[in-house]
Amino acid sequence: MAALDLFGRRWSLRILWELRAGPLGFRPLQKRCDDMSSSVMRQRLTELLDAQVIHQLPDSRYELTPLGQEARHALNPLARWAERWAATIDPQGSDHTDDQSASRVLHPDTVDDGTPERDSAD
Amino acid sequence: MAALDLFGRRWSLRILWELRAGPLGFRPLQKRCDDMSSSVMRQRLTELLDAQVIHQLPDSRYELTPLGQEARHALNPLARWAERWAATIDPQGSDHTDDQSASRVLHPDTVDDGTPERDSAD
DNA sequence: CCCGCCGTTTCGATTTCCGAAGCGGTCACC
DNA sequence: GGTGACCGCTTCGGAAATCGAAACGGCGGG
Repeated sequence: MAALDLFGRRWSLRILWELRAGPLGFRPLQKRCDDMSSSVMRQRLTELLDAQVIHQLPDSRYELTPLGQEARHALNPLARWAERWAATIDPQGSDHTDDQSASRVLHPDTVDDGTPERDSAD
Repeated sequence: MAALDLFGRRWSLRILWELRAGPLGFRPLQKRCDDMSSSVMRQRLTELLDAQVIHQLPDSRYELTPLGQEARHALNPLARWAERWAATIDPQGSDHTDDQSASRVLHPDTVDDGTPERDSAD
């Protein structure tokens, strides 16, 4: 349950997700996260640091701990579901003439990714 | 990505999770969700309704759609990870004399569940 | 020296969330 | 028929989270 609280915060999941490819510095990570505000960034980072999901390298970059890696892997099915979901509610762009049922939750700049990563350790 | 936004809101995941056992009415669901405020509840419900993750029965109860069920299943690995995680950062209560690294993210009333459910469709 | 990037902090403005009260409705019970 | 308990849902003022931009010192290159 506590995880639902930790990850139920605005950018936690996103940070976890963006760190999947490897360590990132503060500003680079910030840029990847839709340029979220640095204040919240630091806050989320601290929380994840506390939760031992990420840790900080000597060169001050942030990296997933083994525990964090597992969490990210645990996120894979959800990512897979998200693709199916997107395809279901927004088949090809649909006619947003009067119907915008889905657009409320689909931010145009967050529509991306397709789990192109190859995790052999999965 | 959009899913991270939809589920990155304060009670979305929790609602999805609490609906796993079957349809629930507004107030019962609210009670299950740590008595969250009804205003936010309605908001989340509307978002999930829009996303076609849940739908409303003729008796006005809320139920997971097939898509919602899949989402909930996709959440299983995360739930499993959460258990391991809890065990890692909070072995048995730890000594919070000067160290409180984990207590910041562990709400006492949200520590529960152990995926006792049986999902044959997994 | 200057410039660009870095990690991080601070602060005021905006958005979200909370919590309690209230609305109209149904149903059981007396 | 009145009363009380629950229901789905809305409204509203205050608290908390989030934003956005500015600023700080540090570091490396030109």
